[in-house]
Amino acid sequence: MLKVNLPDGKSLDFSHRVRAADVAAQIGPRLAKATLAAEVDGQLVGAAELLPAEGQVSLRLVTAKDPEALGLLRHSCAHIMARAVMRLFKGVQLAFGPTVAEGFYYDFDMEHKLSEEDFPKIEAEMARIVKEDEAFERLELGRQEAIDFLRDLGQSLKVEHLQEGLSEESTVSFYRQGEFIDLCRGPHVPRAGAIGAFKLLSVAGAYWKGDSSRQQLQRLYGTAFFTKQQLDDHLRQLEEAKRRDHRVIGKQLELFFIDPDVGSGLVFWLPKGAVVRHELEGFLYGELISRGYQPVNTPVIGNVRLYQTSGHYPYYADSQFPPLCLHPFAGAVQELLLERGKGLSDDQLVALFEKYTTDEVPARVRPAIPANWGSLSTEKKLAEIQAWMDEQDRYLLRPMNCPHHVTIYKSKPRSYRELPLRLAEFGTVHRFEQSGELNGMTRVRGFTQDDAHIFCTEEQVADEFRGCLEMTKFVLTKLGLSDYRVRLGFRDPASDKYVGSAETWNRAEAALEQVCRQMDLPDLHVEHGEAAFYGPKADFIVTDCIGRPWQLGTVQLDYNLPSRERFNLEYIGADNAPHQPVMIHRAPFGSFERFVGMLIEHFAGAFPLWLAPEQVRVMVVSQKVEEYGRSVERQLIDAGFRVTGDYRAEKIGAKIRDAQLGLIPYMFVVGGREAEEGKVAVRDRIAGDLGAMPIAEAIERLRTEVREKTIRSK
RNA sequence: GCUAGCGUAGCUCAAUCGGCAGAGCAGUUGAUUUGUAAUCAACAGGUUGUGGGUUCAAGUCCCUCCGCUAGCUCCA
Repeated sequence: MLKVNLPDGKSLDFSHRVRAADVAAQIGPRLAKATLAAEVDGQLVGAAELLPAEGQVSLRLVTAKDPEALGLLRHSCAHIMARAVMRLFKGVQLAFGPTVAEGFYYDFDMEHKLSEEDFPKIEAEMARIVKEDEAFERLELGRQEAIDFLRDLGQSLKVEHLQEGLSEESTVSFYRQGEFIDLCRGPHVPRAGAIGAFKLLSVAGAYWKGDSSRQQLQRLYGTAFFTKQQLDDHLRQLEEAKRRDHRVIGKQLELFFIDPDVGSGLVFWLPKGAVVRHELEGFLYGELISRGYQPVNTPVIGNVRLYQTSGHYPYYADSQFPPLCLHPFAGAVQELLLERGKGLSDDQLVALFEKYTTDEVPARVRPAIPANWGSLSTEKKLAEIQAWMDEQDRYLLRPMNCPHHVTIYKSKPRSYRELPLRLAEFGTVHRFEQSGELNGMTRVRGFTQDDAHIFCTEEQVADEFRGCLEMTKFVLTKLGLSDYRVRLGFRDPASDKYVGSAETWNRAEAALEQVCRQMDLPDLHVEHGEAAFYGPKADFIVTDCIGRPWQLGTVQLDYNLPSRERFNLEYIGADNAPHQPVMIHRAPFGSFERFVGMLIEHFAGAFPLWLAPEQVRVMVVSQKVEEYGRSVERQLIDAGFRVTGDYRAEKIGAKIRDAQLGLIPYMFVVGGREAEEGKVAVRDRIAGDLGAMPIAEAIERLRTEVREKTIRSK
């Protein structure tokens, strides 16, 4: 006897073994048809799975209307795609085929190199499978049984996964559909026919189990929906995202460019892009001052020793531009030391170094070695090489601003009366990002952070941290980015990449979490393994107007850099004894490059008036009124607007079209009538013709809009 | 860095099977003097990313390097 409690409070009793589908059938035939799965005591199970024989369960039927449904559908579609691929190609090894936010993928190991040309073929095969509408059938096997079974099928990746990843499980489930059978947790939709519309999107490489030291598989991406309409909407959304691509708009509107001859990932801000950046800088600068920050400027390179002290070098050696070396051989020796152990043996390293010490090398640049060099062991020689290296002057393009701000802190004794000390700098940093990571302005090798470091006492941490979060909230909201979530990044206790004691980490994480909880931040949640290597952080993940997430601002707590092992920072407390301050790193925008890249896409290039590179275009109806047009332009310039005049011998329609396409917020059209009355005909880019008004009135209208940083969108 | 795809005029793109590198927009010049999203005409614009190879002949086929795109890995 099983008692099934339904969400509406009713319950049904069954004396025989039933499945969710039977429960649905009991309620009504239409519901039975619509039922895809069920949530039983919080667990999602397939509609065809047997429920327990005894006791009671709470059960909610899942239909296409429920949020889980799309995931089920896509997971099933991934199976169907894999089935199609296996039908069309030989020797396909299955890896994983999960759902992702916008669809699903399946990883394959196979001889044939998949390309987009294969998509129509695969899609046709998938359509055939969907049309056949076969059921997904679940079966369970004991672990060893399953391993033997998969071995017989020749699915060695699945065997490996079962042995490595699922070694805890005593039984595992499979899903069968026709000739296709796959190790899978499930559940699935009951039948293939539930899939209303699907499309393959792209193919790319992906490492087996996400490990870059393992083999690379082929990952086929697709998406699926219940209806064709939903799929079309989704594809339209993708088109919209493409239309907003900041790389395309940035080129069209001449905001920025990247010249491969200068270097990939190095951004040139063109005049129009620079305006946007400078306006943002001015906005932030004002906020910094009113919030008690002190702007500073520091060098963009620094001695490597500084970054050795901070711990950034050589921890991030692979993602930094190699240091500039004053000694002609230092760069080469440095490379050798970095290659050590990575295919370069110690003996080889020593042999290569010794080439620099022979008589053939001019004495002036010959590295000094001890007289007894020949009698030294490899180990001793290596120590000597390292010692020689440490003596060399090497300068790193700074990958971070903090060591320089720390240097300012250390430049004189500090008293508790000076704290909190808030040092701010729009600091340019360089990081050697992997070539495959570079992307327009959003992932670059040189960028400027809206950075600041706060040095404070332990007691001030909570207030300062809150102040940082508030400032970030404020500036994002002012830009119309009010849809965001906050991610608390804590350390992954299993990893050894973090510096500092567990005790320090616990203290920092607890302090951070407490402040965030008090602040009522939207969608706050903790993610382990997302911390910086020196401390926990709060990241702002902003959703733009078409729903895409962007990781932007960050506030990070740091008990490490001030520590004895690092920079050994101190201040003299009220008790006349030295104490260690705490550091907070924070950047509300993150970097100007990334932030402006995001803004371009968010606004689709149509910036609000205060940010628009060109705010007003004055255009004359005929060249006969050019003189009046120029006087209007002059008045606008004098009023502080960014304005250009269009005095070409073109028709007014053509001038308007050019300004509309240039996304210029306002057009002031002047002809004979306006010239006579001292007016301008104001045309709003969004609303169109607003009619003629006195120049002073038009200027006041725009001034208000700039002052209030009004955001109007279309 | 890895896998795959792609590099043709400032931009967007065309060029059949390997057979004379082309169009629109932008630009320049001239005409036109215009009232709310494109006036007309002429001109100019190229070492087809780089270096090599195959061929009577290469934008097209092969190799190298560089860059870009998607994804993976990374992200202080």
